[in-house]
Amino acid sequence: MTPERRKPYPFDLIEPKWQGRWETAGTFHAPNPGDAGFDPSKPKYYVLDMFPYPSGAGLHVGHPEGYTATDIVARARRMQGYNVLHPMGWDAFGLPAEQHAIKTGEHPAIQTQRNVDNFRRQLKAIGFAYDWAREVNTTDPGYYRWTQWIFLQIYHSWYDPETQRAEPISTYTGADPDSVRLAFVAEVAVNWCPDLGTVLANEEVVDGKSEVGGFPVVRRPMRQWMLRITQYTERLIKELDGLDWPESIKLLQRNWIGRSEGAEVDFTIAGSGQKIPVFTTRPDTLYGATYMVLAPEHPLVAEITTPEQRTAVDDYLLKTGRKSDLERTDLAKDKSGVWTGAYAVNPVNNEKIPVWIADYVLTGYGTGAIMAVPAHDERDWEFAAKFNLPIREVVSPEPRLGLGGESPCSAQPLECFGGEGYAIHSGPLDGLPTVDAKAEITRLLEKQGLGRKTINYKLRDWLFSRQRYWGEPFPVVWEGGAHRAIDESELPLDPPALEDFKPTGSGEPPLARATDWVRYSEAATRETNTMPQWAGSCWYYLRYCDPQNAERFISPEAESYWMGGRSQVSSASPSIMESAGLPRSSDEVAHAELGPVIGEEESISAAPAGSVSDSPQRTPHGGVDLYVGGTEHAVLHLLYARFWHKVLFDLGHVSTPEPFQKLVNQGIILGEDGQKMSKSRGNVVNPDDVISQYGADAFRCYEMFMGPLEQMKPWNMNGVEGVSRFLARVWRLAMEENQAGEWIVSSAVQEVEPSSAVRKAVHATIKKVKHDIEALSFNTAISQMMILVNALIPATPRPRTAVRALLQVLNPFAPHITEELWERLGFDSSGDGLANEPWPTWNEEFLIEDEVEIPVQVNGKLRDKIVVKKDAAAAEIEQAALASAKVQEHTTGKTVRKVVVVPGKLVNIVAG
RNA sequence: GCUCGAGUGGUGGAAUUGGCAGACACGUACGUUUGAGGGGCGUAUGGCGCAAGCCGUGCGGGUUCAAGUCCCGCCUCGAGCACCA
Repeated sequence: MTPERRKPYPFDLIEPKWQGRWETAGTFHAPNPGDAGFDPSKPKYYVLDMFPYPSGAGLHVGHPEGYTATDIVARARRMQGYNVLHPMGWDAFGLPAEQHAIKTGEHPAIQTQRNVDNFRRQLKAIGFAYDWAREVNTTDPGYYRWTQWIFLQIYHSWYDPETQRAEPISTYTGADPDSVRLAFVAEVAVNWCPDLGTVLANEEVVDGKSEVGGFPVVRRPMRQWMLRITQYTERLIKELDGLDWPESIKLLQRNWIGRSEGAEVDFTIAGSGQKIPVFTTRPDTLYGATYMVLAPEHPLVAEITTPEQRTAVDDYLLKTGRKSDLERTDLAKDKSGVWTGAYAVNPVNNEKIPVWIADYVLTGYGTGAIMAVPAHDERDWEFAAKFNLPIREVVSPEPRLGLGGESPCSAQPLECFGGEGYAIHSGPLDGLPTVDAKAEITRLLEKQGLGRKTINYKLRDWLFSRQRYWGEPFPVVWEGGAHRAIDESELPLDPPALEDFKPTGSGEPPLARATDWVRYSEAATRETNTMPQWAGSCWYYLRYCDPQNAERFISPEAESYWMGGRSQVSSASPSIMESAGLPRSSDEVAHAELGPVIGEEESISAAPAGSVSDSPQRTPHGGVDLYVGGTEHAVLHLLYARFWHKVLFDLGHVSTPEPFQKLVNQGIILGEDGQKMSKSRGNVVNPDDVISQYGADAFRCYEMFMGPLEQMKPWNMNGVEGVSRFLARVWRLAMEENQAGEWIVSSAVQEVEPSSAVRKAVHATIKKVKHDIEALSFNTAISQMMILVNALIPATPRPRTAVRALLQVLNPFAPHITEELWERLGFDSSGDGLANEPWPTWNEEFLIEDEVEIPVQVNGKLRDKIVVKKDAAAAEIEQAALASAKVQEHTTGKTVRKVVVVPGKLVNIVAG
């Protein structure tokens, strides 16, 4: 015996062997339509992982959780007769590489390459069935060339309110096209992070700190590139409906977009006549407005402030201006504000109400001004209480009579009522339920030109420029204060070579240091900002479909096949470009059902009659069929990518309005201590260690056996051990050691008919594993296979057909050991491995027992079990149940009042 | 504060949607194997009880022949949003 611990089976030899074979044979390469080896008779299935940022730390066990799940689905679908697209790549632009470059002076590309190589090595060691020929890297010129190209499409477009879609800017007939482009430059108050030396999108700021690094973020007006995502708010909300996504993620997106219906009401400043519109979702409470509040940054503050109040107002502005976003939200409980000295006139009753400024009113939402109705809004209530402002009740929770009339209510309500009810003290609205009061007052205001129905959104335009080196340069130059796009033929626009990657600190991007690069011509200079990291990930799923294409970001044929909802037969390229009509209806997408594609292969004990083999179905919708990744991108990547996709759809470059049809979030994996894994806690588990100790198959199976994919769960090495024991039992099912200590095929495996119990277990397993994979319930699939193995171990001789079926269904989970046994047992007649075998079929007949054991309850308590024929009549079952000695024991002295018989399930006798 | 989601043995988790709670594993105990074991095989393992039996899915009510599952009210934990007018 070797001094070191013996391996339960030689995974250290067989895993590299099969990984090498798959690579040389190109087993998992998916040809495109038109390529050699492409089979047009099969339907497509696109399984996508969220590609990783290749960090220096390498893979941790969280990454492969989702990757293993998609790998199992991809392998199973392949066996079930689909053309499967299952690619991997690298989201390689980003801050960590740049910060490393700043520290060491090493070019970010060098470090990135090193990290990518390490990630690729780690992923290959797990045995994933990726089509590595489709690998993409967002930092390759051949990739970011098209990121820049897509930016140009966005730049050259505008959102036509008539057609409700993006159109070429040439169709815009107004005077200033730059004012409507989907990519535009604006001087806005942005999130400036001094420590990172860059601006950040709203989505990248969490609690007033940068999402990356946790550095403080301040508001600062700067001139930046923006993308007009707000034009797509309605579609981004509405088109969520048809998606097979977790409701919680849809909700997160809806909340982030933050649609609210209401009205804009024009108040007038007394004296000056200056109009100030306010946004309210409760126009029905207009009669209860007792003061008005402007955001401190509101442009009219200076103009309306009276001389007497000037010092107080200036003081307040100074104080709030100094506050960071964090402080402003942190101090939310304590309201602050100051009176401007001005009065506004309420348009419905001409009442003069004071105008205050307060930082609880935000400049970025609505009109930056509100009417305050303290009786019916908590925040206004607090503010009014603090500054002693009048409170007037205009909504009653109950319909009340006799409280109408013009005269305002003088009694101060005791508490704030924010709910819906019935209007009171509100002139023409009196008595109306809130819903009707809203409609009525809006109608009245519109009639008099004093207000209008409005829909407001929290979503802001996407701040799209960063002051970084390691990102895509903008294909834009400046001349005479105006921007213009460079020509497509000048792409890719590479970033300049630099020695010093440090941010300049002033907000001037590092690219500005490359003076030669910046000079574009005598008169023009290049844009020196770069795109945010999200740019590359907005469309990588498209590039996978056609990664080498040097002519286009994706060919229409590849797009139509892998992403399209249409039949690939009618996908002649012109139809894409001529998509002048509205988005295609899903009816047009329907196509002929395909017949069974799988050959009626002998799978297990010969019984094709009644055997079940669901033939693959073409998905009725387009896009990625399954997308698995973490929740952290719910409002970042997933919103941005949908936006880009819709623009590309409008412009006719892609054929579906949504990119990801089905989305699943994997839960995070915690350390063994139940804490989040982190270097500082020292509880990080490295896949490399697990693989060298237990093998890749055990690693994969454990990741899936831990629990439901979507759940958060702690890592436990003992669990890996358990799964590894299971795989060792599978090995010994087929193999035994000879005198010399070599593994040889077990003599117990023989060409015999399985017993009906074994046959049932086999067929039940084939069925359950298939369904569980479809439901992404991998943990229960594995336990079913454990049950089968437990049933097979004591069966000697072991029927070859049973072992064969087990290897087939286990293959997607543990591909190496199953391939090896498949080969050693001589099942591999074709010579191209188990991965190319079809999924086995099962026979429902074998799942049904002649006799069933059913529980008998007395008053809901289990007392006995009886065995009856599977199709026994209810009366017969009742007889048998009542005849049971145990039942009689519990019913003596009582009368049987009722007997509930659920045939095949249970009997419950009610006695008392 | 608001909005979601979740609470089941010592542990991770099952339970075909109202029908035998605790599948499958981990751990533990005992037995067994050619000597050994971080190996293999077997048995047991929700709690209380010698037992018959009783009690058991966060807590309290309810519906039902029957509730982990449905309804009402709480508690705890997790996630997201957070002055969004």
